Formats: sequence, structure tokens, C-alpha cells
Amino acid sequence: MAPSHVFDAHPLVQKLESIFALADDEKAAILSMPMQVATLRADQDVVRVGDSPSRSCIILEGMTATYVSTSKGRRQIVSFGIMGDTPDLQSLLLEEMDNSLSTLTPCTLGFVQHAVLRDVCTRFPRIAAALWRSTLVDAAIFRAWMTSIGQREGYSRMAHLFCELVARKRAVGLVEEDRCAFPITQTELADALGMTAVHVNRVLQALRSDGHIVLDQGWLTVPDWDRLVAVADFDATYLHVKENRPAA
Amino acid sequence: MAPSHVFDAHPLVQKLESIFALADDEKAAILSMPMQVATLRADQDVVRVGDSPSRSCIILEGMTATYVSTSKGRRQIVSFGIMGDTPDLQSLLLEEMDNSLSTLTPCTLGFVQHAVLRDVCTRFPRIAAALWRSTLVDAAIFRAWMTSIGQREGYSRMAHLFCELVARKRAVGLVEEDRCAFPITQTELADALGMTAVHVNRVLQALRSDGHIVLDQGWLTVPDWDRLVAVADFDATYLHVKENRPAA
DNA sequence: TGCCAAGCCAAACATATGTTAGTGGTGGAT
DNA sequence: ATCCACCACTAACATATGTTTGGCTTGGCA
Repeated sequence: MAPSHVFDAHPLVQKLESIFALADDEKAAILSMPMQVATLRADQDVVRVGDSPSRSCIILEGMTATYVSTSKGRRQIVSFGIMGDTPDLQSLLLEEMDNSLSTLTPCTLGFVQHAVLRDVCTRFPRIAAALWRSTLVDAAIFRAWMTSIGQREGYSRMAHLFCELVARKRAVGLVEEDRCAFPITQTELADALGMTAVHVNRVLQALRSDGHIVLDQGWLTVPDWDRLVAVADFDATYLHVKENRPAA
Repeated sequence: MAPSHVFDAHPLVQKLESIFALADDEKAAILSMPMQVATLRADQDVVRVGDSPSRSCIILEGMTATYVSTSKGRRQIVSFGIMGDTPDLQSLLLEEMDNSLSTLTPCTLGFVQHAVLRDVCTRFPRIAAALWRSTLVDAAIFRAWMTSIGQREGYSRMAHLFCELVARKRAVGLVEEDRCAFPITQTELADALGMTAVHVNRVLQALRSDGHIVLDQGWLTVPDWDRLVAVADFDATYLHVKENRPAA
């Protein structure tokens, strides 16, 4: 068998290894799963409310949004997906989608049949456990968003979201120094934060003029991480990752 | 082996059977798990943020609240637990609690050691799958709350919560006709809905005077289910239960 | 019996946020 | 080259909701 490091390029291996070390046969099993890679434009639905998909996807590149629509035409973005995330893994066990998934940017996604996933899970219970765990982290993020939307005013609510995204991107190597891509429009930010685009703009100006963030041309930079963390009341433990401090 | 119906009294069996039928040996395995039953008064913490419990609980009787506290002293109740729920099952896979759990009413809880749960899960993968699935339903409820808090005004937001609780209680046989126990104070309601107690009171009066609910002495009755569903914009599919209509 | 905390309720006032209605810039499509 | 969407941004105004304060009732407890 090849040395294990040759497997490490697979995004799902990286994802699960961030939870606990995988044995070589476990990595091999993941690597051998047939995965259909697809490239999507921005703003394309991947799955919709009511669908019963027979496969789930992993984000190889780009950013996605999971959202729920209200009968009054409003929508709540309930999560952002970044590289390595499996934003519709729940459909493996829940028959009918109660939310929709769409691309925020051009994306490349890897689709794996549920039958394949189920087979791997029964043969390698530790992989099943790691996947289960990743859905529990998703749930923890939902709780954090709910707390932010329910209890924090716009200013710290938005700061909290910035902290979370930077922390998550940092965990998968998508942050250089104090800077990362931030391809989210103000309208999308509004749908995620439970406020209007107008108010998002207001709060954004305030965060900018207070020197907490620089957001320009789709790039976010955080001049002083600790200060942003303070105004956001951000505590990264809910993300359940090992390292969350910026690299020294 | 005894006929299967003798097992059905166990609340965890009931819970998992609502997902799919269990084989007799699976039921027997659940029944044989050592479970420590404890009775708690109202307003007692079961686990707290930062804890790393070595066991999880199932609610045998009473009602619980899971909550997250903000550094500014505010708290968001992120879920209510009713009979059959496993409100801290996540601690089986996530080392550190990112939320607290406390009793809303006097409760009787059954505690099962994680080691025992892990053993049963490896011996009976279908039980593991059912438990995983139940945590995914919890996550779906988080999404629904987030959507309500973020996008619905107080009136329909509160109506939505009433609908959800009645639907969930109905699914476990805790609703008679159009009436069920509702032991939640207005302050707790406020913490769950992301609004103040004063506003909860205002909205409650409005819902009452519009004839959508009767809430008195800890009992909730819904005179016209379909009308409440309409104002709440409630769609029960996110609960992922089989039956959600009132019994004829 | 009386006290006290908890819960429900309400009025008056304050404000964070929503709504409406624009402007100007930019990049892709034809 | 010219549109035409989309996006960022802003001002003026409207309102849902928060804050403060206090009264009333009830039930447990000394």
C-alpha cells in the first residue's frame, strides 16, 4: 500500500483527519469512492426544498449558501459552506430536504452517491462517526447563529460572523496573514444576519470606520483580530477545531 | 425471547421506532443499557458550557431548555426538550459542551454512559444511524428557529413556536384534542424567541384576542389548528415525523 | 397570618432596524 | 459601443421592538 501522505489531497480525507487520524485502509476507502466532480456557476441551486437527493456533495472549491425561504418571500441563509464542507450530508439520513443549497460563487463540487457513503460507513464505523461528528459541528454553528441573531445587535452580530468565517477559513488554510477572500454580497449578508441590506451597509460602514475590518473588492482583512473578537463576543470553541489562533 | 411489545415502554425504543422499526435484538440491546434515572427540580442545570460529560440523558418526563449565554448576560434558548428527546447526545462525539442544559419543570431524566452508547452503536449500526438521524432532526429544528428569529416578526414567530411544540408533543402523545401542557414562562419564551418579556406579553395578548390560542394556567389550547398554522407559516416537514395532523 | 419572590400585565417612552426611493459605478451581454 | 443588471451606498422617514417602571396576583414559606 502506498504511504499515507499520497491520500491526503482528497478534501474529505482532510476534513475527517481534522477530527482524528485515519488508518490507511480508511483513507483508501474514501479515496476509492466514485465521486462525480461538477463545476457550477454562481447562484445555481444544487438541491431545493422538497427534493430527495440520492447523493451528497463536498465542496472542493468556492462558497455555498444553505437557505430557507419564507412564504412571504423572505429568505434566511442558515449557513455558508467553504472548501471541505458537506452542506447537504443530512440528506443521507433525512428523506426530504427542508432547506435549499445554492452556490454563492462559481464552485466545483464532488458528488458521492448515498449508496456508496452508506457502504463505506458500514465497513468503516470510524468514518461514520467522523461524518456524524461533522454534522454535529454544523448544528453547533446553527446554535451560534441563532444566538447571534436573537441576542446581539447588528454591530456585534456582523462582527461575529466575520470572526467565524475567518476562523473556519483559517482552519482549512484559506487565510493568509490577516486576509481572506470574502465573496459575499451585502444582500446575502443581510439574509444571513436577519437584517436588511440597508442596515448591513450602515453597520459595515461603522465597522470600517472603527477600524475593525477592511472589506474591499471581495477581500476581507482584519487588522486586529483580538479587537474584532472582543466586539463580536466570539468564542471559537463551538467550532470544535484544534487550532483557531492566527499562525504566529 | 419475549414478544417485542414488552420492550416498547422504553422511551428510547419509542423514539427510535418513530424513525424505523427495530429488530428484537436491537430493542433488547437498548433495554439492557444501564440507565441511571434521576429526578430533578425545576431550573437545575444538567450540564454547563465547558463541561465534558461522560454520559448523555434522555428525557423521561418534564421539559428542558438548551441555552447559550452571551457575555453581556443575555441568553438564547436554542431548543426545548420534551419526553423522548436526547438534548445532550452531541456530547457523545463533541468533547466540550458549547451550550448548557437545564430543566424548565421538574424532570425525570435517564442517564446512559457514553461507553455504553458507543458499545451499542458499534454492535448495532442501525441504532447508531437512528441516533445520528435524531441529531439531524435537532439541527433541522435549529434551522427553523433561525429562520423564524431572523425573518418573522414577533406575531408569527411566536405562533410558529406554538405550532412546533404542539406538533412535537402530538408526535409523542402529549396532546389531547387541541390541548397540551405548556409550562413555559413568558421570560423563557422571550429568551427562546429572541425578544423581551414585555414584547412577548404584548404579542401574546394579540394572539389571544385574535382567538388563535388560549394560554392559561400552564395549558395551551389551539381552537383552530389550520388558522394558527396559517399565521405561523408553519410547515411541519422539517420535523421529519410521519404523522403530524391532529388525530381525527 | 403575613411576607416575599415569581410571574403576568401594562403604560410611556427610546431606539435599533425596516422601508422606500433614489444615486452612481461596474462588468457582462448583445 | 451601448445597454442593462447588479452591487454598493445614502437620505428621509416609519415602525417593530427594547427599556424602564410599576401594579397586581398567586403560591410557598416562616
